[in-house]
Order: sequence, then C-alpha cells, then structure tokens
Amino acid sequence: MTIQETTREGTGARPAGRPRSEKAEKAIIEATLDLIAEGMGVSELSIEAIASKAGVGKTTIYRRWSNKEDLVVDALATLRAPLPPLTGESARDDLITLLDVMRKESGQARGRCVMNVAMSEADRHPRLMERFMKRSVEPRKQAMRQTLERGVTTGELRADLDLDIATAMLTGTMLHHTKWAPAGDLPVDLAERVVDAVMTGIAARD
Amino acid sequence: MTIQETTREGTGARPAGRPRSEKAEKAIIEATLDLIAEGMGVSELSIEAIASKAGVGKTTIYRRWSNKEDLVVDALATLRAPLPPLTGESARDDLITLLDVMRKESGQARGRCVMNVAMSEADRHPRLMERFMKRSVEPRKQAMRQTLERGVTTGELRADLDLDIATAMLTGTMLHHTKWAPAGDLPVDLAERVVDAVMTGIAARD
DNA sequence: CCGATACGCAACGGACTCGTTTCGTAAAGG
DNA sequence: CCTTTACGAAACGAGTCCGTTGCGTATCGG
Repeated sequence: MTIQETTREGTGARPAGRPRSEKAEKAIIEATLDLIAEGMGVSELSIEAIASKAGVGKTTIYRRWSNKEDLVVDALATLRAPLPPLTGESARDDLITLLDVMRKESGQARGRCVMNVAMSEADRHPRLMERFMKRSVEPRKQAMRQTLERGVTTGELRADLDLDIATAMLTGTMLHHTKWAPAGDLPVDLAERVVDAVMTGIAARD
Repeated sequence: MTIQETTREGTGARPAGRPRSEKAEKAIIEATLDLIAEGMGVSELSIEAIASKAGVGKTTIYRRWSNKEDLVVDALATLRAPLPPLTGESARDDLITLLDVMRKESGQARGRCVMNVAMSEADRHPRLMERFMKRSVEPRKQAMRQTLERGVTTGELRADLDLDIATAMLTGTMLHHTKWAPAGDLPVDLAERVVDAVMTGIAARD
C-alpha cells in the first residue's frame, strides 16, 4: 500500500498538481526486484541503489514509501504467481502441476530471490515475512492441502495420510532440489518424478 | 586456516615474542557465531561488531584473518557436528538417527544460523559456500547415501531407488519443517514420522 | 496564465564501517 | 635487561548510506 493510496483513502477527490508517474512507480518496483534477484538481502538493499537503478530520484521513492520494508513488501507482492488451474481429476496430476510451478520459478532469478528472502530473512524481519506469507504462500498451501484431501476421499491417497508431513515431503523435496541441485535448470520431469517417488515411498514392497 | 598457521607452515621453529592468545582466538570465533546466530547475514557482519563483542581489538582479528570471508569459514568449520554413530543394522533406524540430528540442530540458534547462511548466501559468496559445503555438508550426504545403498542391498529399500530423490525427500522434508513449522521446538518423534512417511509413501496401497 | 504538486538531480550533516596506524602495555625468549 | 611480538584502545581518512532539503523543470486543474 503506497502512501498515495493511503492519503487519498475515502475521498474520491483528485489532488491538485502534477500526478504521480506510474512509470516511476513501476521502475522502482522493478529495480527493487532486480536487486533482490541479483542476490541482495533486504538489509543490504539501499534506497540509493534502487533509485539509481530505476533512474529515479530518492525523493520519488520516499514520497511513496516511508521505509524500505514497505517497499519490499509491495515489490514482493507483485510477484504473486497465479495458481495454475487444477483439473481435480487426479491427485497425482494436480500435485505434479503444483510442484512444477516451483520448478519453473526456480529457473527464474525472480523466483529464486523470493525463496532466498523468504528463507533467510524470516528471523530478521518477522513482520515483513508474516505479511508476505499471508499474501503469497498461503494460497498455494491451501491448494495443495485441498488436493491432498480430495485424493484421500477418492481413495487415491492413503486414508491415514498426515497432511502436514505429506505437504512437507512434496514441497520440501522440491525445495531441496532448487537450493542444492547442481547448477543449471532442473530436469523438466522433476515434478513428476518427485510426486511418484513421494507417492510410492522408498521402502521395498512386502 | 589462520594466518598464523600459514606462516609457520613447515618450520617447527617457535617465533620470538609474545605468543598469540588462544583465548582471544576462541572469543573471536564465538562472537562471530553468536552474531550470525542472532540473525546476521555474512554481509552485515562487521569486524568492528565482532571485535567489540569478543572484547578484542580489531588488530587482533586482522592479524589472524585477512578478510571477513576467511574468518566466517573458520567459524562455521568449528560447528562441524560429529556424525552420529550408525548401527548399520536397519536402514530405517539409521535414517532416523541422521534426520534427528537435523531436528536437534534446528532447535539451537547455532544450527539455525548455519542453515540460514548456507541457504541464503550461496549465491552471494559461492567460494565461501563451496569450502563450507565440502567441509561440513558432504560427510553427512555421504553417510545418508551409504545408508540408502545398504538398505537397497539388504532389501529393506526398493531395488530401483533413485538415490538423489530419496535424499531430497528425507532432508527436504526435515528442511521444510525446520524453516516453516510453527514456532517452537519440533516434536521429538518428527524424524521417525518423516522416515516412516517417506518409506511408506502417500499413495493408497492397491 | 497560476498555483499546486511531482519530477530528477545534487548536496547536506550524521552515522556507520572499512582497513590501517599509532600508542602504551603485556608476555615470551635470549 | 633487552628484543621481539601480541595485546587492547583509540584515532585516522575514505567510503557508503541514511533521510532531508533546495533547485530548476515538467505537468496537471482551474
């Protein structure tokens, strides 16, 4: 939420004078994301670097956001990837679809940056992360949960399934790959292989 | 490796003058780890803060390490947790033992700090991480791999097991919990539940 | 055209960190 | 005792970033 939106709240009146440049606004957000994507931590981000990269005066930033945290929250919020459409026909297919979003995102600097920030800055900026999680992570978590529950009711998945551990197995396995796999893109069939492995388990059949 | 060790290399000669204080050395390492454990990123660490917390002059630090990166590598290296003894009797038991190390570590600020640094600074300080990984992560990875391989040969685990994905499932699931579980310590039986879930899989039996 | 506001730019004082140097003192060997 | 090296403390010049201010210009409504 920008200061602009805040101060105009309620009144439909258009303020006098030159209106704010939407182009500048976008440039600031983009520059912020680019810097984070380049490996910057939130604490290392400098308003001056953002302004410089965005081709914008610092004034223009401070006029919109009163501090770095607000800017970062707004910037990360623009990354909300839309949930992929789920057919609901097969839990396996839907899980693959959900996990494949993670694989695709991990190939983009933008996606990696979100993960990095989410993982490493949670301790340092708890309020920031709380807001971000609620906006961006929670919907996906819900989608996976529903998919798992549906799989249980259809009999495709174990009746005694522990939803928390199942979620952790699926997303955690992908997470492990995105963070520690040898450099380069992940294999295109990774999500499928992971889902099958998680479904089947590693124990030998009796 | 400290400068001291480097310069004395080979010669068994004791140098003249006052010897370096081992107490100061330890205090510096401890202060570094404490600061990281408090949520500091490597880039935010300041030599001055370390010196102050350690009750030591900056000179004493620069005399031993020529830059921050070397100091951090040495500090993290002292955290090498010894591998737990593995019985080799049961793959399940050994896997639980291995994963339980992760659970215990995640309850300590020290353990969390290592994870945070490893996850978030890999992009920014690739050489640092390469060194750290080789020293601290590789041994555990090997132990898990051997445990899995042994499980396959004994018939306890699937013959067609994909070692990479199996490793990712086990450590990734724990990772997911340590980073995103609700605050507080992880349940004591988490490792056991994870191993059983990974072994069994989530699919319904035919 | 006028007042109001936003723009990019440059500069400010203050705070912090860097890596180095200087100081007086402490602890070892010869 | 004397040399050598390490110690903690303090100060250094250089650099970065902070959040703010002033400047001349651009763009809106009236």
